[in-house]
Amino acid sequence: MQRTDFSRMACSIARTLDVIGEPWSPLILRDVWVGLTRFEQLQGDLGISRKVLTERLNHLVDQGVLERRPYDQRPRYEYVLTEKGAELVDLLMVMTRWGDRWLAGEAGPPVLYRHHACGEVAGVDLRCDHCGEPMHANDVDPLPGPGAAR
Amino acid sequence: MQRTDFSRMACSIARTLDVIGEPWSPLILRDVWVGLTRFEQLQGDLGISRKVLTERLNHLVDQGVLERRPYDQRPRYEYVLTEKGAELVDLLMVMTRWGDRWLAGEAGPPVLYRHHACGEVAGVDLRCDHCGEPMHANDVDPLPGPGAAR
DNA sequence: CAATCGGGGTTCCCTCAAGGAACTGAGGTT
DNA sequence: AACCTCAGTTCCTTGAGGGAACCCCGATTG
Repeated sequence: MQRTDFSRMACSIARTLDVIGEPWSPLILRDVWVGLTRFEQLQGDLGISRKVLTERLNHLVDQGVLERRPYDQRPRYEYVLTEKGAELVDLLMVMTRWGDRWLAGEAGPPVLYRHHACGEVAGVDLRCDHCGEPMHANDVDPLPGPGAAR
Repeated sequence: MQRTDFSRMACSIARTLDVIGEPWSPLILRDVWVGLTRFEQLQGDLGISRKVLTERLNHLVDQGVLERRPYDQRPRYEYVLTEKGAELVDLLMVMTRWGDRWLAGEAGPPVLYRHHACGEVAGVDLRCDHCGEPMHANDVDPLPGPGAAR
């Protein structure tokens, strides 16, 4: 956890960071999403300290992003995405797109996505859920909402 | 900086985290986006340690996400988003949407966005840039790309 | 022209989280 | 009985975040 607590801020970005803003958390979600769901798999793939992995997994479970469930008679557990967690993966896809565009360099993107609906390798695009036109940072003005700080 | 260096990983998520994954960085970008562009403004609004703010601003400038420029004859500077940085704000919009949905609670979203194209308060939607259909975590399969690790 | 002010940082110390390696415990297998 | 695997836990060291004080520079004020 960051030393400063972001969860009380009247800002959805800050609150989201309180859930997945700690180091490793997004990478853990990515791994769980692609099927690396067990403690040993995660630890081996990421090279993360076992102590920190335990802390992150507990926090993600507490936040309702992952669910811990047994997969054997023996005390063996795997972590799976909840609906709340799956929607966070959308965020990872947008993060991926930015990294592909600005950081991948010559070699190109390390991972591609095939879209089920059309069967093509494709990228994600941000659109307005009202009019369907592209919606980016420069296409909007922020205004105070109902949950704004007093 | 996180203790482990993510920038060498063959993963656009990890590389992106290396740019904005440190505590406070996304909140700094948000503030700059809404017009809080000066050191004192950022420090006051966020309540961040001046030391850490300096480190973060330097890192974001080094990464080409922010540009530092004088706004006076006196040694006064402001930080503005580059194109690379503005595209990161797209990521923040998606983060906001998730936080609004899962963490805002009774009070509702703290901030709303008015879309220039249609003039309405609207949210952002993820679509396939090939077929235009919705594109979420469960609608795609990841496959190795050209920049995949050997 | 000394004193003050405000913006933009630097320096210092303290605490706590990340890294890393060793250890534990429960339940199988040989 | 000895050993193996998975899933953690414990302990120590290092270094990043928090916080307060300090510094530099140019402009304004008495």
